[in-house]
Amino acid sequence: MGFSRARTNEQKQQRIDAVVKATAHLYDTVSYDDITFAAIAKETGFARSNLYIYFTSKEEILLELLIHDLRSWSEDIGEAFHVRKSYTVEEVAEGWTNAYLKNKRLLSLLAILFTVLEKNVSTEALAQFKRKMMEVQHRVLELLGGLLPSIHEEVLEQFLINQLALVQGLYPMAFITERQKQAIEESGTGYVAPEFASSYLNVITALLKNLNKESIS
Amino acid sequence: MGFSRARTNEQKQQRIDAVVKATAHLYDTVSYDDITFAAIAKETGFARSNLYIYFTSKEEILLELLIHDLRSWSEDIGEAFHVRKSYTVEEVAEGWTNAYLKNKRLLSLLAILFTVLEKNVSTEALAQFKRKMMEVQHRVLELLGGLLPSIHEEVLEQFLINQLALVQGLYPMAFITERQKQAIEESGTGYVAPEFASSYLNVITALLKNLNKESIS
Amino acid sequence: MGFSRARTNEQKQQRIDAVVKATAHLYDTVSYDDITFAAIAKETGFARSNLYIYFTSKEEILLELLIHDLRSWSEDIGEAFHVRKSYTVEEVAEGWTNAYLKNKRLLSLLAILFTVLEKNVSTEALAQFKRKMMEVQHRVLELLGGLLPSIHEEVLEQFLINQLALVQGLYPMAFITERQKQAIEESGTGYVAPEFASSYLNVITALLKNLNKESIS
Amino acid sequence: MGFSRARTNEQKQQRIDAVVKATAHLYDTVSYDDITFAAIAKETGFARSNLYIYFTSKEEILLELLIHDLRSWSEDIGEAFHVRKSYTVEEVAEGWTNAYLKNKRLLSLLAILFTVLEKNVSTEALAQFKRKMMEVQHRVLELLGGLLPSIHEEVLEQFLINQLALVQGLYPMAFITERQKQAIEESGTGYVAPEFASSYLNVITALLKNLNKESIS
DNA sequence: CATGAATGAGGATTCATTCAT
DNA sequence: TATGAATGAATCCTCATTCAT
Repeated sequence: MGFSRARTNEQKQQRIDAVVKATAHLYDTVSYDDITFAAIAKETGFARSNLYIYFTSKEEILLELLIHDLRSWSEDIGEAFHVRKSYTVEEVAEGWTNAYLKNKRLLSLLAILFTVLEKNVSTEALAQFKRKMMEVQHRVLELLGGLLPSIHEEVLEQFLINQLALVQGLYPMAFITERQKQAIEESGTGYVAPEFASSYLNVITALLKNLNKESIS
Repeated sequence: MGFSRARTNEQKQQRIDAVVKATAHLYDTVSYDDITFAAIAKETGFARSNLYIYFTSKEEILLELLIHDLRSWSEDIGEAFHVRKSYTVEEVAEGWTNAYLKNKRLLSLLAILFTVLEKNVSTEALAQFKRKMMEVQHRVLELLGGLLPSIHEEVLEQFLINQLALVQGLYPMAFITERQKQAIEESGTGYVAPEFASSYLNVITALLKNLNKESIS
Repeated sequence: MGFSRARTNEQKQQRIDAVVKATAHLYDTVSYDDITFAAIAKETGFARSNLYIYFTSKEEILLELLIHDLRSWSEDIGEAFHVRKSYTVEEVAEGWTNAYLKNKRLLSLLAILFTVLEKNVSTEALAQFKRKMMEVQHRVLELLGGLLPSIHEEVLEQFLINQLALVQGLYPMAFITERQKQAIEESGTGYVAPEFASSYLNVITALLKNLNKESIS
Repeated sequence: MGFSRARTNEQKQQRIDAVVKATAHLYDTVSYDDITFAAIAKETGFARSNLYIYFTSKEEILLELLIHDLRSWSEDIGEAFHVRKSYTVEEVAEGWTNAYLKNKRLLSLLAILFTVLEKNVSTEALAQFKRKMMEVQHRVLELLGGLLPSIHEEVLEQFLINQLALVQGLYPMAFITERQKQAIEESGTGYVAPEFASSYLNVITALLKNLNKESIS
């Protein structure tokens, strides 16, 4: 019983990956508060104290997972569009939306990114996270520039931020738990939770069309 | 020493108000995790166990606070516009944005409403919260209908939801802590956090203009 | 299973006494590092978390125990001398020494009082301890003044402090563990640990005689 | 990166010295409980596990440091007196006291020697420590015999032990922390901590004078 | 000899919650 | 209703120590 030591950097990375993977599994199955170092240790088979060598809080691990999902999402976007082709605004909006739908966990992590995850993390870890996140953003920005060559880069950056805000806020309103559904039912208010895909698509289509006008004028 | 009994309903409401007020003060001064029943009890002067008579989790209290702030916000919107007058889309957007800026705590509570607050709450409490929230929404919807008489009510509802999603996501991106600022600095990425007022104004102006077209067509 | 609540102040004092008593037992049987809140909880039958209502560190409890032993010692001194009688310096020294020998645990607590116990204690708790300790000292000083009426009070105070220093340092040199004895044996140095009673008696006799001269001159 | 192997005994001694020196620095700057193998490893640059080759507990290291300081102290005593000259009791007492004042860390280590340091040490390490300590004592005893030729050696030995006890007990009463000062203040008892130099000087002067009489009679 | 990953154990502390009065 | 002692569970965190390389 017990793990052999991770001597090389490669092995060290394997340990980190194992921890992130285990945390991902936990994230998909249990509630946020039940993701603890104890649970992660159990899931990985590591000793709890051993985790402290690699991470100092669960939020740090989840940021790592977020980066992973973010890269997967950016790849999906890349694959959704061909470089040579030219696309209408509606087509861009649809491909974009689909990439999110393929990465549901990314959506739910983004929803707590700025309010929860970034709170219990050291400044250094946060800085490194920001670096990795900006890398992905740059890649996506380039891609978007290729799709919408008529729009200024700064305007596209602004769009990226706005849609990110929208995604963060819309996700938890759209994907609600059974208990939330029941509460709505019991409230008798007739409230209907928004449908993520159509709402998101709607808004970003409006935003993208607006960009065109901004850039022209 | 000690509190006299709350016999009447009125006294009971006074107790509830005292608890909410104390929690509001805590919310403004300490971090979310440091808002505990122990801290609230200390702040109010009540015994910890006594709080269980009125609330069963701190999230329940915070939902109550959210409702309070929501009403204050809706009143601010009401005061921002005169019923008789007619307003341009830009004027509506600006008044709307200002009402949010007057209620910063509401913004920060909305930012965790669906991801954090609604999680640790009984279905009954949640249902009641939904009822109160919808009351406010109806009032605001009526008001908005008066301002933009040409738009269908359903479209306005959709707008309300979309801007709520935007607000939730934008707030924590715009209002960041010192540590977050420092991390961004250290990351050397040149990332600049969005400015809430202008970003929000920008997007909802686009959305409102779009509504016009939708309704016309 | 479980304790009934300590409602009155008297019951509260009973709880405190129970904790101190259990800690005393532990102190007599296990090593200092093995006196933990967990061990005390086990010994008393209380829940560990319940101890935090009464004390916040084991040092606080041990200070309480020290006070208890100090009072017992001062009573022993009181009983050793009759008020009416007059005593020679040698008789005073002997009675004084015997009172210490009757309170071995006091000796061992004094030996760590300033180096260990006073370290991990809140300022408030320490202040209260000082108050209680000075109470005992005053009583003892009065008693000593009755025995040696020719000596100035300030000189007696000085004596009290000097003998306390001596007692603290001498005790751990005289009462040594089996392992310490064995190490001395193995060292082959022929070192002989001092015998507490005779060494202490010797020194304070010299000090007391010196006091006489100081006061005369 | 990393340390080259210590093959020869000389290199081994260098390692030991480095560890002792690092521990000395720690002892002067942080609290006793914060002196851990982890901290020492960090201070030296060694790997934690490497320390186990040379020492098995921090107390062992501190005993080594104590020996070092003890030798420094004995040298200071040697330099304070000329062999040929004859000294009064008062002069001896003063030189003796000054040697302690020059070696404050020795004082603080002596204060925990028998109560703390000797506890968590193997019998062998303790035996070796005793041997080294007795070496110093012999040197000092010889020196003292030269200064006070009229006193029997056994009586001088007794004096050495008594003053050692006094030093151990007096030091922590005289040199108190800020928190202890504050607690005394808050206690309102008017207690005044003894002044080390004068108190120590006073007592050993009395003891030395008494020795004269003992030996004469 | 030197390393540092891995372990296990334990201690401090706090929280939500109950319950007798 | 109001109290606060009492509980149990859980978390965080660090330390000494081992062991394969």
